[in-house]
Amino acid sequence: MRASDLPEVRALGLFSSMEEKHFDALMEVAYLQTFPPQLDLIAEGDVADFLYIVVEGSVELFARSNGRESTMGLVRPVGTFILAAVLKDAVYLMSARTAQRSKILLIPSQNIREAFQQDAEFARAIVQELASCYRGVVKEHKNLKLRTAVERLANRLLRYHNDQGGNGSFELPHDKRTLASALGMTPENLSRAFNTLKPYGVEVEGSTIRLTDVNSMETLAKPNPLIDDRKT
Amino acid sequence: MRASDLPEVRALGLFSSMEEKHFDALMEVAYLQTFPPQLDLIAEGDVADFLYIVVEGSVELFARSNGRESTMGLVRPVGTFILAAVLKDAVYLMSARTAQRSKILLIPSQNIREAFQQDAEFARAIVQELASCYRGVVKEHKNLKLRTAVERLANRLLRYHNDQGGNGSFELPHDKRTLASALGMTPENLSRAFNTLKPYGVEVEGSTIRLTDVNSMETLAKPNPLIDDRKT
DNA sequence: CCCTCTCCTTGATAAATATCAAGTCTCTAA
DNA sequence: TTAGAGACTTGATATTTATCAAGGAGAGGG
Repeated sequence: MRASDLPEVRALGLFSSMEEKHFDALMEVAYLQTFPPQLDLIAEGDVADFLYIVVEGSVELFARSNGRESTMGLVRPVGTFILAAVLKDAVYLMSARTAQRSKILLIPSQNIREAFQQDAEFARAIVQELASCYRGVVKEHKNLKLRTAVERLANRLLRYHNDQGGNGSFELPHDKRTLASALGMTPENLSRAFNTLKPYGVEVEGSTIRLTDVNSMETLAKPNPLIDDRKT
Repeated sequence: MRASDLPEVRALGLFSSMEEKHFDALMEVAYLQTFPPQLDLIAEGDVADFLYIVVEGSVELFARSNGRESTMGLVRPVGTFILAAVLKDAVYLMSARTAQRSKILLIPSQNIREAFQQDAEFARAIVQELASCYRGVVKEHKNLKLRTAVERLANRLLRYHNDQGGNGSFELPHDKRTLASALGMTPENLSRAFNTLKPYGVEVEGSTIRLTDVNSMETLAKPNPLIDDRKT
């Protein structure tokens, strides 16, 4: 597989400033594979043999304990997952399965760690990516500890709405079961939370959501850049 | 201030493999200060001017939104906090206040970022530290999403018990109000959770806890290395 | 076209957790 | 020594969330 096959991978923050030869070397040993939906990719507790990069489709990160299961995150193109485990040469803390048919790039952990040593720009990019991931989980954690279920849903809807152009209508990027788990609630409760939001201009039709009164939604949701901004 | 003043800082994972001259340069520009209890050190939203290292005492990390407040973590010697914000040159996502009278080392963010460029060993250590922090929050997040309040308390007690020698008795390292918030519950509920654990051999006397039946506690708590282990 | 499956919704109920209001206890300081 | 403050506890109640059970709607396959 050639680097030129995957310009979007090369453009990833992680790789964009990397020296050509190091990037090529990484791609040399990488695997690009297509997986069917609902396929388990990794299981928590496994040793981190590969860094995963979602090129097409989407991947659900989840965790289990005590017979319970919860969605920890959703990775869409082009995004990486389990970078921390790879860098620490430790076991995965989360499991991952494809949500849709997905094209995924696997890079052996060992090579990632070598590239980190050899390429200072890559090292810097790794740190930036890792710091972003860290801040992402902190925000997720704040979201869960500081907001009620309805507030979490409202803010999530506002985010999706914004991501998809903010023109009053958008599609949920995954099924409601998964959304419920990601928001830390049951599917039944998600249904009820949608009903609670009806007076605030939220219209649900399958996976299409219409927001007819964004102002009133924002009054309720009180979005907070230190929780909701993807960038900072 | 001389490096030799703070052997425990030098011994920190972050600095132990750093070149002497780079470490000295960092210490040259660092401030070592002592703060009284309950003093606000940083506020979420502020720009990250310094990396903080707790040398003595303890620091509570917390976050606010919507009039609510929640403890996000507790840093004891010798530990760092808000490394990610420093590396990204971004605003803090959490606030911090001293829990006790504390001695704290402040290193200007700019110097940390420079040292990262100049010292490959330091860069590697930063990545390890950051990856550990990331995994710490992920575990905290799993803890909150996959366990009930009583289970969280039980596991926390087992951890403290273990940390302090595992001889059947230990001290809570902070007041119960803070513990409650850290575990994601109200103080009232923490009280009740302690009562729920009484039949499992948990005896509370102020901040002294006695575990008279660790087996039965472990049966209830079902500790999970992928949530509870500090190391991995 | 209809069956069946899955996903989602709804209603009824139960469990977990939060809130409000006293109370108790302990520590400190006058 | 005692008053007061702060931290914790307890009880009563409200709210939030989960669970259980059932039904409906839509998609895909025969």
